[in-house]
Amino acid sequence: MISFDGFTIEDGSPIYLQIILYIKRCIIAGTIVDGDELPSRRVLSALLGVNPNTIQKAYRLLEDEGLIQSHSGAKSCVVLDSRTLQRLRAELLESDIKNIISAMKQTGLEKEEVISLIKKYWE
Amino acid sequence: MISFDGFTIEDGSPIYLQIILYIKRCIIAGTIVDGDELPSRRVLSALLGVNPNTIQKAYRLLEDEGLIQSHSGAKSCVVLDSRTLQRLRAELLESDIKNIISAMKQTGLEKEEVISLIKKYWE
DNA sequence: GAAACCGTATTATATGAGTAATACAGTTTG
DNA sequence: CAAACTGTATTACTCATATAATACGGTTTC
Repeated sequence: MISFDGFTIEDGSPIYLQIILYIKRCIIAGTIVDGDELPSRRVLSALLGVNPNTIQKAYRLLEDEGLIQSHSGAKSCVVLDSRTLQRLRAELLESDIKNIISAMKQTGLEKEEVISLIKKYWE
Repeated sequence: MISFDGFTIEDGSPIYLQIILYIKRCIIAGTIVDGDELPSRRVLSALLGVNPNTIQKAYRLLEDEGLIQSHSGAKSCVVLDSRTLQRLRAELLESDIKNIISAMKQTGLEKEEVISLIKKYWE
């Protein structure tokens, strides 16, 4: 069963997107693997303190993307092959890295300053 | 007059917040300095293709934060001292860096991998 | 001084996000 | 088999974001 221990809802972006992003990052990290069971909509909504519809929206979009399968009655589970995993990895990492680079460039920082900041805050 | 040449509206976060962030980053970068004039609400709304009220909301919040001053009739302009600049710099950089670090950690990357990715994509 | 700007304010509307309360059919589990 | 779960669907409501169309008074500028 997939765990949501390291997950907390934050402001600034829709909850269903935060859930999707969390799951995708866990997939990339290898914390979530092919065949893993997801918590049911009701259980996860109670766990996170949000509405079941919000979970349903996240799961629905994950299913549209082919990352999970739902069987109407049984629990949903993760479906992964190596191509999907590679695509996910490229998508998320590139998008994250490009975002931070564009933000840092706009603030006038040089590559070396960014790297030293990352070293400083990584702990 | 402050330029919005390097600015394009993106999805994912409210437009008025994107405008605020852009101005703050220009202040940190030194592109915007004390006394600079802002484009009028109407002019900027036409330039960006958004509603004047959206610009007004961004400017209003910047004024609440003490970063700009408005004189009812005349154009708004930027008001900066060294303390404010230092505060802004710390706020934005820390927040950006911490975001990327938390995202990278969640995807299971090590510090060295992140640094090498940044070097790769910086061009 | 008048026209053309400026900031400010108001009211109305549309959309998306999130909540809330149900309902129904399929699957597990005892 | 029956109870307790599942996924799925529907309708209604609140709130924030963004748009739209004005209006009023102050400042520049010619």
